[in-house]
Amino acid sequence: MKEKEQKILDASLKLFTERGFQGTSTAEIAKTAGVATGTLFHYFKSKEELINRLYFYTKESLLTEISAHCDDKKPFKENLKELWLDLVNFGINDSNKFQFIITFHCSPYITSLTKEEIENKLEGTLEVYKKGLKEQEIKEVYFELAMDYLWGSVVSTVDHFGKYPEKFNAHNLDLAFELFWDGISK
Amino acid sequence: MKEKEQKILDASLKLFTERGFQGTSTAEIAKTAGVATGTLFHYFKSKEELINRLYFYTKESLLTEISAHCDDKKPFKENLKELWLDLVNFGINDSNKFQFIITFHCSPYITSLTKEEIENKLEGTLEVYKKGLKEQEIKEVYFELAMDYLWGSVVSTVDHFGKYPEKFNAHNLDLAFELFWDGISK
DNA sequence: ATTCCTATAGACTGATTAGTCAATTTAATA
DNA sequence: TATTAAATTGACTAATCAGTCTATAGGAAT
Repeated sequence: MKEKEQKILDASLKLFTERGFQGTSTAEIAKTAGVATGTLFHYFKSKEELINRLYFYTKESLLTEISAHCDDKKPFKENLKELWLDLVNFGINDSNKFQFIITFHCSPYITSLTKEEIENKLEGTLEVYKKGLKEQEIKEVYFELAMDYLWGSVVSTVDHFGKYPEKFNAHNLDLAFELFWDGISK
Repeated sequence: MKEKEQKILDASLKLFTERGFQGTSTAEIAKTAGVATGTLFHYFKSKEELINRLYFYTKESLLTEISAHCDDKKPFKENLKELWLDLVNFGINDSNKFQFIITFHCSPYITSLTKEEIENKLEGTLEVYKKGLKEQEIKEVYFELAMDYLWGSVVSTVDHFGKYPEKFNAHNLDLAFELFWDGISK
C-alpha cells in the first residue's frame, strides 16, 4: 500500500470515529493526512469508497488479532477465554478501529458487498465454539444467540473499561469474563 | 407541548436515527414534520438544541417505561427479570427511541449538562439491584461493572431480535434472560 | 532524449446547508 | 371591535461541501 494512501486511511479512521461520516469533510481528511484533496480522490474515487475500504481494513485488523484459538490440548474454557481476551484487548488497545467497527457496522454507507466479503473471513473463529458445543460444555442456546451474547459481552466490557480506565486490571478483567462464562456455560 | 413542536421532535427522531445528525438537514426535518423551517427555529434555537431536547425526551420515555420494579414480596430474580424485560421490550417496541439513545449517548452534540440532568433521574432504578446485593443473591462484582453488564445484555438482546425477528418469542426471551441471570447470580 | 504513465497539487464549481428576517396569520384579551 | 403578542411562513444568504480539472513533477522504458 502506498504511503499516502495509508495516511489517508489513518486520518479517516481518526476523524470518522470522532465526528462521524457526514461530520468529516474530505478537505479535513486531506489536511490531516498531509495531502491535497486531489490526491485523496486519486486513491479513492468517492467518500463512500473511502469509508468502505476503511471498514474492510479495520475488520481485517480485528480478524488478524483473533486468529487461531483452537488448541485441542487445552480445555474449552481456556480457548474461549483467549478469544474473549483478544477481542477485549483489541477493543482497548486499538480503540479507534474498534469504535469505528461498532459505529459503522450497520451504517447505510457500508455496502452489503463489503460486509459479505469480510463476514466470509470470520468462519474460522467459530470453530472454538462448535467444539465446545460438541463437548457439551455450554448451554444449548442456538448458535446466533450465543454469538451475539459473546459479542455483546465484549462490547460492554470494552465500553466499561473505557469509561472507568482506573478499573482496568487483570482481576477485573477476570471478573468480567466470569460474568460471560457463567452465563454461557452449563 | 405544542402540536408542531411534537411533530418536529417525532420527525427528528426518525430522521436522526435513520441518517444520523449531520446526514439530516433541518429542511428535511421541517418537511417531514409538515412545518416551515422558520417554525423549527422558532421552537429550537439551533440544530444542536434540537438534538439535545430530543435526547432528553427519549431518555425520559425510557425511564417512564421502567419505573417501580421493587416489590418486596416478590423474589429478587423476579423483580430483576421484570426490569430486564421492560428494558428489552422498550428496545423492541420503541425501537426508534432505543436506537437513538444508543447511537447518541456518547455523541459530541449532546452536552454534558443534558446527560447529567437525565442521569440524575436514574437513581430510583438502582434500588432493585441494591436489594439483591444486600440479600447476597448476586456476585460481588462492583456496582458499575454489574450495571454495564445489565445494559450490555439488554442492548445485545434487542440487537439480536432486531436481526432475527423470527426468533422473537417468549421462550427465546427467557433463554436470553437466563444467559444474563446465570452470569450475575451466585 | 523522448515518450508515457502515475502521483500530486490546489484552485475552482455547482449544489447544499444552517440559520435569518420581514411579512402574514391566528388567537387571546381588553 | 380593536389591540397586541405569539405562531407560522418561505424566500433569502453566507458558508461549506464533494468532487473536477488543469497543471506539473518524477521515473521507467524505449
